[in-house]
Amino acid sequence: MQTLEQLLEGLNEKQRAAVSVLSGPLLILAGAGSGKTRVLTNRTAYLMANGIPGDQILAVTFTNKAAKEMKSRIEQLLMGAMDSFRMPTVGTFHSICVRILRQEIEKLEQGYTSNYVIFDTDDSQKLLKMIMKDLQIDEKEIKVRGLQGIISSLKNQLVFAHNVSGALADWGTSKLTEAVEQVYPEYQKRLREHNALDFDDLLMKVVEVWEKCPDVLEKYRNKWQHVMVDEYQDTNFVQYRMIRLLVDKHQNIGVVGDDHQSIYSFRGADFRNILDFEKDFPDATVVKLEQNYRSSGNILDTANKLISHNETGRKKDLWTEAEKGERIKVQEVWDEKMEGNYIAEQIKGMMNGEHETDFVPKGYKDMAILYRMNAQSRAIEEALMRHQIPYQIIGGTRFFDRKEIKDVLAYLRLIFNSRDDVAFLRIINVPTRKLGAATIEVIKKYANEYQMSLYEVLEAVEDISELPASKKMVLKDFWKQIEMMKGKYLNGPVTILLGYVIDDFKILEYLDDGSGEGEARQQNVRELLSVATRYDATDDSLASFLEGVALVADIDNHNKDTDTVTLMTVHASKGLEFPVVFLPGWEDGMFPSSSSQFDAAQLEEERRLGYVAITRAEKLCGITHAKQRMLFGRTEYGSPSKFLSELGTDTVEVVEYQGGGEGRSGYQYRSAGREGYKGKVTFSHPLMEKGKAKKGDTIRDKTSMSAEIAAMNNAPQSREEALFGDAHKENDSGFGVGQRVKHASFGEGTIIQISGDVLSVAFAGEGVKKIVASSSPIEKI
DNA sequence: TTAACGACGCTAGTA
DNA sequence: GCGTCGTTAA
Repeated sequence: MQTLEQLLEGLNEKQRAAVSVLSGPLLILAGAGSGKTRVLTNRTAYLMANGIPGDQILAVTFTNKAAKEMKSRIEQLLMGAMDSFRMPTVGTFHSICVRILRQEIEKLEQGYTSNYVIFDTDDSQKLLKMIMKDLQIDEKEIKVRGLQGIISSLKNQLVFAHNVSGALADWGTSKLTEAVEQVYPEYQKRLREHNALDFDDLLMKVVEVWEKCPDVLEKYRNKWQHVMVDEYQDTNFVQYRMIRLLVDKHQNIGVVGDDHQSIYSFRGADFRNILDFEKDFPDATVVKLEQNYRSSGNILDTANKLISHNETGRKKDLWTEAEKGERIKVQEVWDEKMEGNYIAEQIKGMMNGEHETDFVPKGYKDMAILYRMNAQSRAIEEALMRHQIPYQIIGGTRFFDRKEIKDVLAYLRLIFNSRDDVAFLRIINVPTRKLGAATIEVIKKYANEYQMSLYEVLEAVEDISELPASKKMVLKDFWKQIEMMKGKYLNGPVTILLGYVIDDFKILEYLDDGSGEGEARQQNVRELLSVATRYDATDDSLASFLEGVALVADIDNHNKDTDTVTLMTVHASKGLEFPVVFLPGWEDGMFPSSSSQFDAAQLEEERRLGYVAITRAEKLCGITHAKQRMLFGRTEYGSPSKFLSELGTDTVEVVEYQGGGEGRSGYQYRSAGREGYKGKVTFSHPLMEKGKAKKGDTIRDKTSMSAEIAAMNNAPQSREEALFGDAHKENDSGFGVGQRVKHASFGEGTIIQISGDVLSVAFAGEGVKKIVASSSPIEKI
C-alpha cells in the first residue's frame, strides 16, 4: 500500500481527488500550469497500482512527445514500486489508429491491405491535381488547397464520399461544391487503388471499421477498459465519435482539458466536446484544477484579464501562491529588425548578468520566443545570429518535408507498397533517367487500360510498342533494381535497405551540385540514415520507419537539454513552459491575425491563443509590437494589438518607442496613454488587398550571409549545423560517409559524418556516437 | 529533354 | 521575399 500513498503524495486536494477516481466518467478541467500532466500520469499509475492491468489502459495524447514523456514518467513511478507491470497504450489519435488499421483494415473489404501507406498533405495534393486534370477541372478556377481543405473538413465531420452531395446541400451550389462532389469520391477511389490513406482517413477508417464490424469494436472495448484523453478541448468530431464508440459500454473515460486553451478549431477541433461532457456522461465526476504552479502573479493576472474578454467558455478562477514578480513588459519597436535586435539584446543582457530583475536565467535554454506565424522567425533569427546567440527553431520546413528526404522516402514507399503511384511519379526520373512527360504519359495510359499501378506496368514494359527501346531498357533496369531490393532487404533492418537505396540509385552523387545547399541536402540524407537506425530492431522495420516519419510533428524534435533559445509558433508551444518568454508581433492583423478581423468566433480563438502564449511564461514575459513590418515583401504599418488594451495597466509596464526609424521620422505614431492602448484597427493585410509585391532591388545571397555569420560564431547556428557540424567526405584512414562499419561494443552502424580522425557513427539502438577512427575497435563491413 | 526565366501566389496554425 | 510552376529557348 506504500505505492498508493506515494502516488498521491505532494498533490493538492483537487489533484488527489482526480487521481483517485478509479472508474466511471471523469472530467478534469485543468487550467494552464495546474499540474495536468502530473495528474494524468499519476492517475494511470494509480489505476495500475490498484490492480488494473496496464494493457487495459489507453491514454491518448496530443503529440508523440507528450506520449513519450508520459510513458517514461509512468515507468519511473512504477519501477521499484511494482515487481512487474504491463505498459499502457499511450499515443496520439493518429498513431493509435495506424496500429489498429494495420490489424483491421482488411475487414473493410475495400481493397486495402495491411501494408497501406500514409499520404501526407503534399502527396494528397499531387493526387488531387492528377484527378482534376483527368476530370478537366481548371486549376486556376478551383484551388487545389481549397478543395483539399473542404474534403478534409468533410472527413472530420464523418461525411463519406458516397453521401457527399447530401452534406454539401447546406453549402449552396457553387463551382467549388460541384468540384468537391466530383472529386471527393474519385479521390477516395484512387487512394484505395494506391493502398494509401491520408491523415483524416486514419481516424475515419477506424470509426468505419468499428461501426461496420461489431465484433471488432467489442474486441477493443474489452482490450481498453480504461480510456484517458489529454487536451480534450482539441478533439474533433471523428475523434469524439471514436471515443464514444470505445467507452459507451464500460464508461471508464477520463478526459483532461481547458476550453480556454482550445486553439485548433481551424482543423476541426470543437471545444463544445469538453463543455458538453457532463451532458454526454451525466454521472461524471468533475474536478477543477485551478491552482497554477507555473507563473508568477503578474503574469497569471495578465493572462486572466485577457481571457476574461471572451464570452464563450467556462469561467475559471486560476490562482497562484507565487509572488507577484515582474510585470509584463510591453515594448514598442520600429520594425521587425529592431524587434529582433531588442529581443537579442535583452537575452544577451540577461546572460551577462545585466538584468534589472531578481530573476537570473540559468542559460539560453530558459528562454523562448513564441510568434504567431513561422514567417516571423527570419528577422529574429538574423538578429540572434548577429548577437551570437545559439538557438533551435521548431517548425518551418520540417526535416521530413524536405524534397531530398521525401525523394528517398518515396523509394522506400515504392519498395514497401508498389501500388503507390505518387511515390512512383516522384522518383521515376529522380535522379534523372532521361524520362520525360511523354514517356510517363504512355505508362499512365497503359496502367489505366489494364487497371494496373504504374509500377506494375514496368514488369511488362517490353510489350509497349509506343516506347523506344532505350526508354524500355531504362525502365526495366529501374524495375529490376527495385525488385532486387524487395527480394533481398524488405524484411531486414531498414538502415540496410536505405543504405542500398542511397548507394544504388546514386542519391548522394545526384545531390552534389557543388553548392553549399547541395552539401546540406547530402547531409540531410545521411541524417535520415541515423534516424532509420532507431527502427532497425523492430520486427517490421520498414513499416514502422515509414509510419514514424509520416507522423512526427515538429515539436517532437524539441530538445530541452541543449543550451539554446527556443523559437517556435505559439501553437507549437502548447504544453510547454519557459522561465522567460518573448512574444513578438503583437499588432492588429498579425496577432490577432487578419483572418479573425470580421469573425467574432475566430477572434475569440486568437484571444485564447494569446492566453496560451502568456501562460507559457514562468518569471518574465516580454511583448513587442512594431510600428511597421515587412510582410510578404511589402512594408505594412500596424497598430498595437487590440489584445494589448485588454491586459489592463496594473500588471503591465508599457514602453513606447523612442527615436526615429531609419530615415522614416515623418511617420506619426499615436501615443498610448496610461490606460493602455486604444489603437484603432487600421492594419491592412497584404492578403486582403490585391496588390502586387514590388520586386526587391537587392538580392541577398542567404547562404553566404549565414555562412559568414556562422564563421564568426562557434555555437551551432541551427538544428542542421548542430546535427551535422562540418563534415568531410572521406578521411585519411579510408573511412567514408555512408559507409557501414562494425564496432566491438556498439555493433553495426553507418558513418554519418567525418571530421578529421573523428567519425560520427549512427548505431542501431545506440544512437550516434563519436569515435576516434585510429584508436577504436572499428572496422569496415 | 532540360535548363533558364519570369509570373504568380502565398503564409495561419498541423497530425 | 521566396518558392513553385508553367512557358520558352537551346
